[in-house]
Amino acid sequence: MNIFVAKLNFKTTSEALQQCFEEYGEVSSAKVIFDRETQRSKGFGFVEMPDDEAAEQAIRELNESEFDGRTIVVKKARPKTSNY
DNA sequence: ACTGAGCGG
Repeated sequence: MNIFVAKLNFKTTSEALQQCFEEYGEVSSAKVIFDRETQRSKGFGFVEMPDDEAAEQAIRELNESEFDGRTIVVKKARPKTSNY
């Protein structure tokens, strides 16, 4: 289950994001998107969880919840770039 | 250095 996390704190890192979701289930990978030029956070990231049940539960619990001082938005992620 | 909707290389 790919999870999309938005409105993150700009200081939030992938490690903190992963540890946040690990509280609700198994996390295979998690990363915050950083700008390729300035190396600064874009304010959103992605989390991948092998357990779909834990993933949906994590979405319910973490969506619109306070994380690192900011209210984050957690949704199901869309498939990657559709190159047509 | 800073910003605040939105989906990554």
